[in-house]
Amino acid sequence: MKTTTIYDVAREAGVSIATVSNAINGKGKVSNKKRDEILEVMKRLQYQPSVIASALMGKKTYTIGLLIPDVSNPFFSEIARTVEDLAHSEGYSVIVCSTDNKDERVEKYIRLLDQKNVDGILIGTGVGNADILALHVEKYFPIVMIARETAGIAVHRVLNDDFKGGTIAAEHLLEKGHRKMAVLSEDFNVSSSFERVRGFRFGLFEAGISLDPKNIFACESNIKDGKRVASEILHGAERPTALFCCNDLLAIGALQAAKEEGISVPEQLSIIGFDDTILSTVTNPTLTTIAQPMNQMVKMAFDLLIGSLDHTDDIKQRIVLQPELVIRESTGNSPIK
Amino acid sequence: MKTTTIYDVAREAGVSIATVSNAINGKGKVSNKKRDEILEVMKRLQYQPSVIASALMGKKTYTIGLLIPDVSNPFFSEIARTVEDLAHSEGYSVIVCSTDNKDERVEKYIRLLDQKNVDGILIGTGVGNADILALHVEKYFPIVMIARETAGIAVHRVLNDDFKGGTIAAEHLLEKGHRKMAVLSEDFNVSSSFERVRGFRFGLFEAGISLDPKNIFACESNIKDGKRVASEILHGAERPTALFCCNDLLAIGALQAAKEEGISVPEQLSIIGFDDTILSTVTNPTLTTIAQPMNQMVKMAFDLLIGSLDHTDDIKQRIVLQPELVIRESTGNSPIK
DNA sequence: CTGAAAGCGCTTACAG
DNA sequence: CTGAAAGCGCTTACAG
Repeated sequence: MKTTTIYDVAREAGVSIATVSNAINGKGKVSNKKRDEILEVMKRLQYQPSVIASALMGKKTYTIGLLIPDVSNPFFSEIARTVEDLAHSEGYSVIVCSTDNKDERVEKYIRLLDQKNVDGILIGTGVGNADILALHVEKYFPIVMIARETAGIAVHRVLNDDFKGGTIAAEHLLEKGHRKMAVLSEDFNVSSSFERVRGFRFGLFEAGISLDPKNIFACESNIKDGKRVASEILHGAERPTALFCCNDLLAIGALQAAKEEGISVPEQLSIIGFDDTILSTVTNPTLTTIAQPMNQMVKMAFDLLIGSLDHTDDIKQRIVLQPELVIRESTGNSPIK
Repeated sequence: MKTTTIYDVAREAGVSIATVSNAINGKGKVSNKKRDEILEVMKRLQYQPSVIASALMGKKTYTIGLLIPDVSNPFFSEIARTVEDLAHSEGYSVIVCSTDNKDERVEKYIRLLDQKNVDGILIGTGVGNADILALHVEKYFPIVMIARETAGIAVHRVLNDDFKGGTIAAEHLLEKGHRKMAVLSEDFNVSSSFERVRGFRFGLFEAGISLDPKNIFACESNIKDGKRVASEILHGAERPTALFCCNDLLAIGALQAAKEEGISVPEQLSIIGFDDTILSTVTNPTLTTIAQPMNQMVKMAFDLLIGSLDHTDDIKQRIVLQPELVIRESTGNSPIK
């Protein structure tokens, strides 16, 4: 019942607790003989140092926080898994915090993480305008942002080139002969979506096509709203032949709307998503989408975070990674020649 | 930079740290006047008690562990989200641990959680035969199992009636006129799958139909293997008219196999899944499936866990909840009259 | 009602 | 190379 402490192993090994501590941490000088004895006793007693106690002495808690909009969203649950594995391999645990993009949740969670002395936090997008808070917080522990740009706050950031992603989508659709297109975006103040749309428009623009802003629609970021908005578009007077959706959820909504309207994809309508979540492999037709280099992004962000723990790096990096087109079944040639 | 401690508050308020502590925790007697003063100072100094320090004094860490096979699997990510929300509302954080059903990962994680003095752990299925370990661990902190039966270890369990789920699936298919059926199961030593299959067979048995064991196939629990096995079945001499799959992933694999073979679902083949994950709403056709009362299960498990923290309840509960049939598009009348 | 003191399980100078 | 002692930020009897 009672946990065995450093005192138990010290007594058992006939040394002081300081020596046990040194033996464990490889600090100071401990003779090999004593060290081996101590290690042996530790094993015999199944001694595990208390992270709590050593954290109180200013050591790390070996715990990091992960702020994401929603773990149950496949895109973020994949991020969570990657973070977890990286963290685990370095001896860290991760506390998952779903913010629903609500500032008050962000704030509450950060306060909580602060109280628990986490070593650092990874912010995986979606923190509204809590940047101020991040600023406030940065004094306490390092922060690294994944897939999210921030204004006015000096933190490491690992980003996807969203603008480029939008451009790639545009090029793919143009190549298939599409000329009449529409866009399903997330709320325009989500910076990543904003960039994707900008990139998409730029891609069209380069081909001499201008996308009327009235063909860009803002949705809540879920399947249902994607479906609702897509339905409206498909009912409109000038039905587009292709839809660029700022994430897979919206694209799936569009797929469902098309199905409901009896419009076949990709024959009559092409749909392209963004994120390359597991969902895009499961729909029928499967979804052509833009893949962010997720694993790589998370890996770099994690390494930056861990790095920040040991030495405060004065200059903050801003790393931008390139997205990639993943062609599946939901895009095809334009029905209009 | 330096965190403000209870000493700062005490000094500022002109009282002892003991009084501050009492004021915070509502312990002992503190005059209203002093309490208010202290609270005011706390707010002014933005003081936040250190969870670490109080944990060292034997108080709770307000952190729980969640062991699941894989957070990136939609079924479990939904559980994780529910757990997180419940925990958060009670002031707890949750450390997510994906075990991949590997005993060594389970063991490592439990050790880690132990070192970090988590208050308790929720085991959301999939712990192989680490029951021995659970036993070992139960001395340190309470455990509650979700959707998983355990042998020889006294812990609270909140279960889904998997046998019943299998029976419901059988009844649904029988009602649609199916007589030739096959089953895609997870590994047979996964107790929940085992029960589902048993229930399914029982359902058929009651209708006077016996399911030849050679029509029950074990798969790894992922889309790919579901597809592989389903393909084999569909190529077999006696093609069934319906497939019962022990989880949605396998069902999706089956759906893909059917698509590849040009077999239309549900006209020529009915497919029924289990779990009712978001995936089942996204496929085309959407998936008929058996829904576990997930939110309810998680809620009950969480409450039992929190309850165990304050008073060790001697008798461990075993709660069994009922699953429900969710009819979507992937099941239809048997093509064979 | 309030405070001095001991102690939780560690780590870290500092002597020796 | 090793140990005594102080201290991390709290909580909890125990006096008063």
